[in-house]
Amino acid sequence: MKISELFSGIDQNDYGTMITCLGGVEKKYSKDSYILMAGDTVDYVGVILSGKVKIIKEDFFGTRNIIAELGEGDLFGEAYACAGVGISNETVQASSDCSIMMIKFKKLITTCSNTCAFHSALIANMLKIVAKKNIDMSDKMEIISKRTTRDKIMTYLMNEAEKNHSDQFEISFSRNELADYLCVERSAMSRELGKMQREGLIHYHKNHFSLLEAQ
Amino acid sequence: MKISELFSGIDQNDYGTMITCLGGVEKKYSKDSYILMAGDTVDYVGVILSGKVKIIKEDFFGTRNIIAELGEGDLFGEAYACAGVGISNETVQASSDCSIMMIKFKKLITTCSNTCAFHSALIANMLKIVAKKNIDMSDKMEIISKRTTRDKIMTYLMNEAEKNHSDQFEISFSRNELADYLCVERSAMSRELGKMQREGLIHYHKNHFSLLEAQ
DNA sequence: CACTTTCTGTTGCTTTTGCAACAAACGGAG
DNA sequence: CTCCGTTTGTTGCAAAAGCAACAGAAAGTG
Repeated sequence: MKISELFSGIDQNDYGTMITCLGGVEKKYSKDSYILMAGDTVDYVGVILSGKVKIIKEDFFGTRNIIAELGEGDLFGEAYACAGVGISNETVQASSDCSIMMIKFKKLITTCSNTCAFHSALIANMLKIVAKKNIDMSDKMEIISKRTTRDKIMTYLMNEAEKNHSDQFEISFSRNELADYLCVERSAMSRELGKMQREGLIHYHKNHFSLLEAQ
Repeated sequence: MKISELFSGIDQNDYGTMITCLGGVEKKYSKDSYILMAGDTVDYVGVILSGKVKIIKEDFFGTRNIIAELGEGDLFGEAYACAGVGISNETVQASSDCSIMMIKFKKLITTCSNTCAFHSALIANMLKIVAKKNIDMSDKMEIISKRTTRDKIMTYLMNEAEKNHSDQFEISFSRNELADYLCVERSAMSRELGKMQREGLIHYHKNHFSLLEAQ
């Protein structure tokens, strides 16, 4: 079992005490069942112990839009719980049979009377998780706020190059996923990638990309 | 002076003690000077006491891109500090003469030995601020991930209507700002708005908008 | 009030995009 | 190897978007 970042730095021997102290409840959901519906009150954080879940946002036309897919160790609901908003506008559905640990937010951030060692760690971890998501979103925002497909691709590739400290790197997205991530048409992206390669800007083969003509 | 959300719920009489305990340092910056450069290490949170600052992200072409403008009471650097990333890829520049309170992140989240009452409040506030930003970004992302100008406009307007619990409302953006927010061309947006009005989807006059033919 | 600057809407033109449909390449499963 | 589903690249076409330039309206400014 993959351990959630939420519990990092906490001694595994303390898990039992911790879960009890936090009043964590484990629930099972079968494939396709709803774990949380848009409009529901969220005063807890969900930790995925096993299985996968989809985060869904519904359009004003009623179109279901998959925002993200989360797996073992990932959290959901933290943003709503932490912000004190209380109401989610996202729906969470089980992509597979899964088990979820529900932890009341109040208990999570309130240092208890027994001064358990892990409370401050939990809080720091939570802060870190939320802040990281923040940075990730901000990075993605930089990309999709570009107005042309080419600029989106280029920004994405430059960021990847920087992450990898090299102008050659593998990307982990399939073409379809990449198009989704960049919020463009797959075919338009494909066309543009081809053009960029012909113009000598980039070179790629399968998932290996190189940025050419530095600068 | 507007009080930062970071200090909400804390007795003003405790401010002196708190700032001392946190080791907060007030610094003055003159207009256009740089407060933080992309690439700098960020182990502190900046609280704007007075004045305004711009958050800037630089393109791979070197184009400066203004992400946000912050004013009194706003924070910057929290995401990088909280995430433990340490290095900012954003630049912060003074839009006007301003004074900033710099607070070491370590001190902010570590409950001190004197068990000051405000420490836990600070942490909860920080978590709330970061989480809220998270939700805001996620909302904006929903909008700009739409592929056509019309869908972006429509999603934005529907969200505003929901926020205002009415299908009539005022928007706070100028047309220019709105176009920037939606990441589209101002002229294309204007054209599309006109079209939508002619088609009887919406009605607007200046900054007053109405959504017609409910659903 | 006259003058200037900013904001908003409009339009012609070119390029880009979305969409749909198809073909080639790939990757298992039997 | 063959068959079949999936992924990727390609293309024609219509619609949309970007760009640039201009004009009228609105909002300061002296």
